[in-house]
Amino acid sequence: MKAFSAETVYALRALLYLAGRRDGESYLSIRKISEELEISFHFLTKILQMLTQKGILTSSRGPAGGVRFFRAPDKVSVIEVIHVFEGNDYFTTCMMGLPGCSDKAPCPVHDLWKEVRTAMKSRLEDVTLAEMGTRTMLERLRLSP
Amino acid sequence: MKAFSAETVYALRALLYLAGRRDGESYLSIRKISEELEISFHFLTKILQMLTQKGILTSSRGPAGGVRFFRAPDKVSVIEVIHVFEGNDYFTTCMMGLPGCSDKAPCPVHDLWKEVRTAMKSRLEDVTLAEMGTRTMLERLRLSP
DNA sequence: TTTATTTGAGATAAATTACTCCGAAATAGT
DNA sequence: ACTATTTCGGAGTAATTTATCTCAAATAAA
Repeated sequence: MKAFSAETVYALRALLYLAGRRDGESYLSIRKISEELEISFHFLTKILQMLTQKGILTSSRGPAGGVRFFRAPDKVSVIEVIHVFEGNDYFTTCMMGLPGCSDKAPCPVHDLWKEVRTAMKSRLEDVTLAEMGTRTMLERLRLSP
Repeated sequence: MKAFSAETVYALRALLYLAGRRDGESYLSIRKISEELEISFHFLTKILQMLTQKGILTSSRGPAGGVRFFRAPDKVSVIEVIHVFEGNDYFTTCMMGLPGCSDKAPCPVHDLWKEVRTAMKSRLEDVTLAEMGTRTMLERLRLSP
């Protein structure tokens, strides 16, 4: 079950890593994050650039530069990150890809699929990066292979 | 939310179309199915060949040939079709793609994700192609754009 | 002011997925 | 036997996703 693209997954891993740090004020270099999480530096750079453009991170160039949260991580839900890379209609699309599939003109799995994605969305939309980040740190949950 | 590959989706649509027919005994040509569902003929051919190899369909060449169910459609669950094209570990893989992610060495979304995919699996494993096919026919649910 | 370091941005390449094409093999009907 | 039709099987192409490379722009520190 590959529900998310590599971009989304790498973004979440990087953000949870950032959110789990003690010092949230200072910039952390993308190089460092990429090494820590074993993600391609250049690819991760593109992804974090996107998060900067979307107002989730802010960045600084030059020595001692890097990225940090723009908004506090307790103001960013996991859902928001998903929407950045998967699009805003992620939790409303038809499983069969039929255009115009809706309650009025449903496909055979419409109701079932609606339940599944609604449950998933409601589970993801209240949990913030801060909550998940601190839990990740405290329980030493895995972020890399 | 693109949970399944094009192959899986096309397979399901074709199977539900077959399962919704009155006459389940006769062969139906792939050409006919592809036109009815507006799916590429050659691509659908490959997909239905796979279902034939996996013992879900059986086929006949030549004039009046085509495909039909090998096992009765009330003996085939939707889950089985998904496993053919997505692999058998579809409902057990880590959302973050971390190798070895498990209850013992969990990633940050392990528990949440486990719930989601387990709920999804249990919803899909009892529903058969027959049930869904007849419902599709009776309620005139959509199978094509 | 120079240098080393770091993100920004866009081109390019590799890998995967989606789709197409072609000829061979089978088979029903004439 | 011949012909038209249909699946089979494999190779080839296109599109998308994932990853890499290069250089410019910014900036902190010497």
